[in-house]
This record gives sequence, C-alpha cells and structure tokens, in this order.
Amino acid sequence: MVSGNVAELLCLLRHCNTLRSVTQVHTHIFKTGLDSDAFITGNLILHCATLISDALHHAFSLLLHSPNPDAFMYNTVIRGFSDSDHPHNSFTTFIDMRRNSNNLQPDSFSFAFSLKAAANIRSYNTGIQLHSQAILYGLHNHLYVGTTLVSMYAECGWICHARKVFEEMFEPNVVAWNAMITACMRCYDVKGAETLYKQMQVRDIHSSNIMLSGYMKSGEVHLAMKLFSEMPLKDDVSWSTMITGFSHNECFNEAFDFFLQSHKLGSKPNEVSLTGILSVCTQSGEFQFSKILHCYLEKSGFVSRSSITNALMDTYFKSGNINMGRLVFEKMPGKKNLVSWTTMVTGIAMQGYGKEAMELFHQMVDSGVKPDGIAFISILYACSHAGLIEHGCKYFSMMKNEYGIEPSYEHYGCMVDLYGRSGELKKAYEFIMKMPIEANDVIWRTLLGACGIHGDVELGEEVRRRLLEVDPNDSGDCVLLSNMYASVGKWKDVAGVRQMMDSQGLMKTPGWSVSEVS
DNA sequence: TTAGGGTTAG
Repeated sequence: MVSGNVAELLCLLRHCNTLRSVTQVHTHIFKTGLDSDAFITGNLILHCATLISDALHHAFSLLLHSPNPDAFMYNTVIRGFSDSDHPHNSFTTFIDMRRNSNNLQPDSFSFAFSLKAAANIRSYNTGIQLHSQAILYGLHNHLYVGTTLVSMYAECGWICHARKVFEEMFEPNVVAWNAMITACMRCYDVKGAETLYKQMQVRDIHSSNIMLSGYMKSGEVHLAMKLFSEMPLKDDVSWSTMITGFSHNECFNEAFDFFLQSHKLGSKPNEVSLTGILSVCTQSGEFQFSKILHCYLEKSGFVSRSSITNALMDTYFKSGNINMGRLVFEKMPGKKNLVSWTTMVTGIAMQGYGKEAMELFHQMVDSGVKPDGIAFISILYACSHAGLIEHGCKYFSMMKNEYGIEPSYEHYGCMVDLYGRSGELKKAYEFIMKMPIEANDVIWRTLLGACGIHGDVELGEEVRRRLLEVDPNDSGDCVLLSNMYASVGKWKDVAGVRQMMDSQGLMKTPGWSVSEVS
C-alpha cells in the first residue's frame, strides 16, 4: 500500500513545473506521513534543485529541515548550487555534509559537483583543496571525479595540472579524452588538442564539435571548415558552432551561407544558431534579414527565450530602431534578467537617452535584479554620453561601495570619457593619476581624443608622452593627435604628424586624411 | 529505488 502511494506521489511530482505545485504535493506528503521517507524527500529536493527554476532555496530548506539527511540529498543541493548564481554555497553545503551529519562521507558525486562549482567560479584554491580531499577519500582516480578535475584545472588556467590528472587516469573513456581536448583548447593549445584528437581510439560527435569550437575561438576558420567538411555526421551543435564561430571571426557571408544551408539540409535552428545569426545581422548591418528572422521567432515561439530576445533587442537598437527595441523588451514574457536589462540600458544609452537609461537602471534594481560589472559599464556609458558627470561619479562609487565590484579598465575608461567629453580634462588626468592600476593605452587614447575635441594642446602633448611610455610602438593615436592640432589651427604640427606617419609608412591607414584638414 | 563528467550563445 505504502509503495503504491510512493509511486503515485513520484508520478504527481513529475508533473509539477512550478514551486507552487511542488508545495501542494509536499503538503500532501506531509498529511500522509510520508515526509519521513528519505527516498521521497530526496526526490522532492532533486525536483526543486534541478528541474524548477527559482526553487533551489526550497531544496536547501528541505535539506535543512530533514531529520536524517542522506548523501543523495546533500549531493543534490551541492549540484543545484554549482550551476546557480551562488556556486560558493556548494562548498558550504559540502562542509556541512561532513560536520553536521552522522558519519556521512562525501562520495564521487559530492566531489564531481563541488569541483564543477570550483570550475564555474574559477577558484583554483578551492579546487586544489577539493583535490586533496578526494585523494584522502581515495576518490581522485574515479572516472567522473578525474574528468571534473581536468575541467576544473583547465578553467582555472592550470593546463599542466589538468594534463597530469588526465595522464594518471586509469582507462580514461571518450568523455575524459574530450575533457582533456577542451582543456587544451581553453588554454589556446590548438596543437596539443590536435595531437590528442588524432591519438583518440574512439571519437564521438562531441570530440569533433570541441575541435570546431576550439579552431573558431583561435581564429583558425579554415581548419574548422576543413574538419566540418570531413565530419561524417553533423548535429545542430556542429552547425551552430560554425555559425557563431563565423560571427566571432567576422566571416558574415559564410555565416549566412551556413545558416541557410543547415536549414535546407533539415537541421532545425536552435537558440544558439539563432542568437548567432542575429549577431551577424547586427555586425554586418543586414537589418532587413533580422526583421524576417523576427517574424520567424514570433511564429516558432523562440521569442520567449531571453537570449533570443536580448539579441533581437540589440539588433534593433544598433539599427537605430529604438521603438522596436523597446517594444521587444516590454513584451518579454516573465521576469526580465540582468542581461535583458543591461541590453536595454545600453541600447537606450547609445541613442543618447541618459536620463531614461538611469530610470531603467533603477527599475532593474527595484525589481530585485542585482547589477554586475557590465551593467555598471552601461550606466557609466549612459552618463558620459549624456554629460551627466555627477551621476556618473555617484554610480562609480555605488559600484565599489554598495556592490563590492572592483572597477576594471573598462570602468576607469568610462570615467575618463565622462570627464573628457564634458571638457573636465584636468579632472580626467588627475583621475588617471590616482587610479590604483596603471593606465593602459586605451585610457590614455580616450583622454587624447578629448584633448583634441576641446583643443587642449599642452595636456594633449603630455598625454601623448604618457601613451608612448605605455606602448612605444603605438601609432594608432596619430589621427587623434593631428585632429587636436587641427582643432586649434596648428597646421605646422599637423604637417609634422603627417611627416612622421609618412616616414613610418602609415599614410595608408584607412579612415584618416591630413589633406582634409590642411 | 532517486543523480553525475566533455560541445554551441549571452
């Protein structure tokens, strides 16, 4: 009778796709007294942690309130956290498992999931500690643990450790070999990956897809095309890898060609190939094609996927169609995620609507979405392009003090641009001198451009000296330099720059012409 | 009894 109830409950659970429906089943479980059954609780936790979005906290709560949690429950929560926005919680759960429970030992699942969390946050220190623990428990040679160790070390940039683990593996299978090829490609060791690929006794379609993606990421477009043509079997991942690879390497015609070919050959477009081809439309300016794609996306239902909507918004904003970009954003089903908000803020900011971008940024925060470093780049960009210096400074300090985000070169660059565009050149210079990291060429060039716009030759020459200290071979700023001299009518100096460029053979640089100003 | 590692985008 009891086993019949269990089967019935599991069947009910399988049909739940919201936290609300799971809670209803849970209430029923409680009423029937089956909540003390570890198998039932384990399945409840599994369902919440892996199958329903936004239910991980509930899975964690079930674990905490379980009178006798077992390894399966702990492992499932560790797994859920490893793929969440808070992978660190995997480690605290791993520690809790050993401290709070009666003689519970971590097993291969505990290590594989925790190592995945370490890989996701690229934490070498945590990864190596887990590796030591795995050795203590005699699980470092386990096939799944070994494979995850290879991936973890590669994600953290320690290819030598990844290789050592792989070489010490006892009879690695095709997945372990694929993990090692991926590790080589992650570290841009294309030759190493090729050697392994050739050595493989058994390959599957993943092996070839990893090679395709690695070639494309390393700019080896022709090698990817050659391998693709030799592949006896291609799946939708092979096609989308090629399309996105062409997109990254700016081979727009090839991307369109492959997209249409895959369609003709009956391979269905997926989320990745569609975001890829939308990006190609944006980069190449093929906005008519993106409109056709929009119709298809509406009809096929792909428009409900946030990655697709974000790419579509980006295309509309970059084509200057603000109203359509805004409409796509407003029609997005469900809760808008961080990428959607950031795409919207950037899109509006690009068109110069600084105040609206700020309103959107606050709406995002009010809706419970926490901004990341990229979101702050977009709002700083909005402020600099709308001349909102005070607001820009406020966001910059908010980022550091309220959100604990360390500014990157991009953030510093935005601040220099913010001061520079508004003509506060001295402040921009002082800001650079006070930066805790040494300014790079991009930051100096940003200020040099501003000196040109506002005609401050004295500061511009100082900036040029600083720029040459960072990059003695730099020549990309000649246009900025000659523009600066031209803006104050120093034609002799313009001619000087022209002569310098002549002597360095730079006169063929596209996009500039001294004759236009002289 | 319930689970896992390797590929494509953002």
